[in-house]
Amino acid sequence: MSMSWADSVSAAENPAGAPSKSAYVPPHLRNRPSTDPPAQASYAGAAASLGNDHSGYGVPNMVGSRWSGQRNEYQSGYAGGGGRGGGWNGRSGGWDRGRVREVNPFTNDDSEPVTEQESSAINFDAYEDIPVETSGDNVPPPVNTFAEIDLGEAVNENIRRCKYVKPTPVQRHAIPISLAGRDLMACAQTGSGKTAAFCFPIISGIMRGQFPRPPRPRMAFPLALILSPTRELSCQIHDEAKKFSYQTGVRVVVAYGGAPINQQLRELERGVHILVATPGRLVDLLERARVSLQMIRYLALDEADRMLDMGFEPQIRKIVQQMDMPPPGVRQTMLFSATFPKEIQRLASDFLSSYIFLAVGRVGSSTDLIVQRVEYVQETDKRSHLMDLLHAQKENGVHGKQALTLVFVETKKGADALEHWLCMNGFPAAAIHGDRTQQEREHALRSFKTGYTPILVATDVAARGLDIPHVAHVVNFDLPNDIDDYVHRIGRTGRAGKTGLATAFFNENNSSLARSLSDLMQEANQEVPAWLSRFAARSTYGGKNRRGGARFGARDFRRDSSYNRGASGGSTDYYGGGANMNSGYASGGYNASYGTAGVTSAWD
DNA sequence: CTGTTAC
Repeated sequence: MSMSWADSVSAAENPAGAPSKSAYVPPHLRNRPSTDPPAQASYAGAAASLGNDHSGYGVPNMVGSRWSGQRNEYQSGYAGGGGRGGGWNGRSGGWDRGRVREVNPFTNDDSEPVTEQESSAINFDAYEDIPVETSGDNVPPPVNTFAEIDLGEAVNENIRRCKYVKPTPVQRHAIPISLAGRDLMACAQTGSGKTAAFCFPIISGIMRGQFPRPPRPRMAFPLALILSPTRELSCQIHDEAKKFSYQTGVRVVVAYGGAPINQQLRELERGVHILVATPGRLVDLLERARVSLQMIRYLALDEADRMLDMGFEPQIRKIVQQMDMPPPGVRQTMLFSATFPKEIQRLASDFLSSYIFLAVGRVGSSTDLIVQRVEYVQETDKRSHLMDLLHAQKENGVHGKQALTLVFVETKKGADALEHWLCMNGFPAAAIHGDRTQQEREHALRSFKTGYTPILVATDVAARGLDIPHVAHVVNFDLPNDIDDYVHRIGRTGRAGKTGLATAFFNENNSSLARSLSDLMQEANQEVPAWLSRFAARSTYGGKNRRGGARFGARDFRRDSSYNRGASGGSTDYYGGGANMNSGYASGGYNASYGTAGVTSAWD
């Protein structure tokens, strides 16, 4: 019944965004045959339930008969009869009002410093023949086009507005898996479209689903929760999710620390389907009983390996396991990252049920999209060396502007000091780190994005997830201690199939990274300096047992014999979540004898 | 005092 995206696009050469005066038809139902009674009916239900004070979670496409009585009630509420107390929040604000107020998220240009053509197009050629590996039971097949998946007319419209022509590899595989309701652990290269990969199915699921009525006023009952490790990343995900859900009736709210909580509370009170948050602020909201997780149907962890490592794990466990969130199997859980160390995979399986593991070869860091250089630089020479790089780059500037350079340092003090020094030496720089106020952080990021200060000095607060267009050069002024952090840092360039440059300053202090860095560069067909190889050979292998071969950012730990040994020898509870690995690999024909110690050969 | 994450 519903039209494909392609059909709807061609049918909508006239701007479909303009509502007609007499009978407003929401975008997700436009271009349907006008005689389609179910569409009309479901629209009425959706409109009322979504809009009327969030008194219910009825959503577009709802056809279930057991809701028909309520739907009528919603309709009358929508029509202005309303007067129904006990709604989720006491504020008025009918659906039309909410709809009118919805800001068009596609009108904000971020005053791109480069041309539109360069800024929006994804270079799909760079993603041809990406190796993809899946494991788990009954893996749904990938799709080749957005038209093959019915995300609904409104979402299709937004996909078009985003200028997405076809899904990226991680989207091609992850979206059908999530739409099938499966839990997912997805490992895909930086800059390859992971946000959309988990947002689309969530939005679509909320639009199609039928959900019970939120039980209490003044408390938010989101249906989906998206957690990320930094405030800026949560903001970015929120911005993206708003685009994808524009005019769908699905409400996205963001909550993070360092910003006044009152405004966030007000937004939550207006109703929320998808809550994007950082862990600290969410815990606060949960403790204040302003948010309940009891209606969560979708849980997504972005940068999931970071979320589950030492620094965040207790908070995540509290949120996911010790509050009122439904357990695995009841909710759908999706974990995404560019890196997924096996220890973290093992931890993560606590949160998953019968999940599918998906690995997509790392375009960003394992191909030549990012040219990686390592230079031997003593601590005392780093500043002048950086100055040389920046001078050289100044002459390469595009359109008379200096190309954007992101400089990573190890400490917050170091970031302040380097920013100051750069400014004193004629290089307009900003800095971002966790000791800055949120206002300062956001200002620095904006100033960098617009090219006003084409150099940004950052701690790892900016290492993950941030999508900053036109970063031409990432400098690891101080190398991180963990190779995965390096992968994420350099992934701030070379996004959406574009090329980038990454330069690292290496010295004796980084010896422990030598081996893994050298291996990584080799896998990515980068030139490894002879001196680095000597460092690598000399040092013990401090890095992780990474990659399992050159093609993937990680391998499903369930395939690793050493973990099976661990399971049979002792704690088996990481199988307890129902991870089913008896059969069904989509590729490879691996030995299915799981749980039998030592049967499978080592993959790494 | 590697960094991130609430008031």
